[in-house]
Amino acid sequence: MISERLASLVERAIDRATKDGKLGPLTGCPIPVLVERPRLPEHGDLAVGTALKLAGQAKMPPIKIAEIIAEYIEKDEEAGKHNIERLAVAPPGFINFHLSTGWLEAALSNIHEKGEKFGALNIGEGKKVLVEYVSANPTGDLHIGHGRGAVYGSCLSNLFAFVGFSVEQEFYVNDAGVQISQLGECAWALYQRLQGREVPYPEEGYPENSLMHFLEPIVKENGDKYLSCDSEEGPKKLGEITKMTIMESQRKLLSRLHVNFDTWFSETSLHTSDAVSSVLKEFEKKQKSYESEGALWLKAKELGDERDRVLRKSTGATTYLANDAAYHLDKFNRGFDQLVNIWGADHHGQVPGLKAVVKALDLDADKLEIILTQIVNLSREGQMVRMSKRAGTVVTLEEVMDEVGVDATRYYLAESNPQNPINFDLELAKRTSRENPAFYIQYAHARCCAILRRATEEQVNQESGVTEKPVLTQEQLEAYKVDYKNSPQAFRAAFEPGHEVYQCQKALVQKLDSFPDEVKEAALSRLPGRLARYAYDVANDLQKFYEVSRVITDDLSVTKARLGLILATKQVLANALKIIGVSAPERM
RNA sequence: GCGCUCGUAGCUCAGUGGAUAGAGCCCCCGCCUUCUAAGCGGGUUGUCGUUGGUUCGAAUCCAACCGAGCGCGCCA
Repeated sequence: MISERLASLVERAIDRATKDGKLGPLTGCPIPVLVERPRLPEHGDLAVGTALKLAGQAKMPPIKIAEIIAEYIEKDEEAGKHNIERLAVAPPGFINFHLSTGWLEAALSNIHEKGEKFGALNIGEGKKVLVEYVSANPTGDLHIGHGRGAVYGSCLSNLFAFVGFSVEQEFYVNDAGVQISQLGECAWALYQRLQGREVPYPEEGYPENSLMHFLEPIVKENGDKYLSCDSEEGPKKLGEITKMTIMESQRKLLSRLHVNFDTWFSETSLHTSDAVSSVLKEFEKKQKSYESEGALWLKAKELGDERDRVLRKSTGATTYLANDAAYHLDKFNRGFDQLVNIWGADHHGQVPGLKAVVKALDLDADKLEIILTQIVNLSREGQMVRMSKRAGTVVTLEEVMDEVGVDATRYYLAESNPQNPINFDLELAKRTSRENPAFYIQYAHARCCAILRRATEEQVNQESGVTEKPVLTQEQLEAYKVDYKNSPQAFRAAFEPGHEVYQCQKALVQKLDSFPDEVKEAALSRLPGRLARYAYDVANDLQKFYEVSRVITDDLSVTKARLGLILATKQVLANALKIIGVSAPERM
């Protein structure tokens, strides 16, 4: 990477300067050199502010330090005219660099060499990570909030895989306890009603209109098969069937959103396998629990929680926390190096409890990372869409996907920082213009494809009707691709230093070249959405280049070089979009 | 009341202690005989919630306050 090459160049210069005793008491470069992109063009293509940071330790004015570093850089062979056109020291102590073509050529060649692996890293070192997300109750439709968790979790999983982790994605199915028995009561009532029986609907139940569409097909398929059931058997049977129906609809919908789980972990299985009772014994053995007022409590307060928590109620039933303890013990036992839970922010009160559980079981709490996603407000033309679960006016995830499409849904949910609440504008997401970043990025990718088609396919002139021969054969293009990988000089003809186009080209290549860095930042900060914005920037830089420069020209070596630039751009856009889970269309 | 998250342009948001705080939307003005105008260029927009502190330097770090959302059950 260009910025890495520059950083080591600067570090080397500082090392040499200190050896010569030119930088006061400093011996070597005490801090990593950060390379930045200046905003103003007169500040060059890249800049380094290290002299400012060294001022304190070197006990010298920053501008003086910068001048000395610059002197030593100029003595370095790699800083020759081929790589760095010129450098300048600017107050208060920046060193600004204007790039020549050498590093740019190498950067493009590197992209071609790595291909779809360009940007992939090995910071995961093959470690096993489990990402648990969505984990919605099987008691109704998924809504946009679930969609956010789903998209975020899936993007994060893609990103983890891209940086070298072995990723497993899991959906925890809350298929035990009250909510399921309540689902059974509601389903049983609706089932009977659909058969013409006048029965009351459970008052505290789920809204009728949120369940009706699941019951209708069930009735169609089973007819009056269960009508003879009694009031105990009926809810049980219908609850089970409805649960399976809902889970299947959730699975299908998520798959349509390109969210696919490796495992669906059933809460019920924790009970049937005695995992819950055995984790309670474990707490007892480790003296982390006690009985009081007929209930079993976890000594959570001494483990960092604000108070102790109930594990088993006086009724004998275990709490959600106890079940979660069994679940997370199971996760740890499956040998993961890292556990990531993605929860809705309304569950943040549970975080200390679960952390306490992990500590109580003498497990490594640092391995468990809980990421909270804030709410999604739906709006239409700036008007908030009010949602009420009670009134049944919830807009489902499926409705949003139907309306704005899978790609736009994914883009908008992926782009933001999960800890910020977002406003999802349905009208904006539907638009097919620059206002809609999802389309803008896809358009840039399609445009690259259009140029490549133009180069190798014959064109029919719209006006004359004459068929024009392509400038290249497919075979030639394939041969070029080999050259792009092996000889960076192939790109030289693309660059015209001094020309206005050169500014656009430098910006584009530098942007492409920084992809691995963006990937690293995104992975470390758990913000895959950064790559969505990155892709937008790449698209923007491409459009600017496209606007001022033709790719296909009469000069074959220029055409070859510029096609290589277009291919590299297409590759980087595709790599970024793949992590976000948005398609990269060949034409639009 | 306590805890968590957040507060940047009219709106949606970037911004890893450094140069004059940036994008997009909105509004106005230009640009299609040439590889996709679903595009490009230009113009207007700020007490970075407030007040202090640390620093050569703070939107960024610290404290207090103000404001918003969420959470504080033997619910799940």
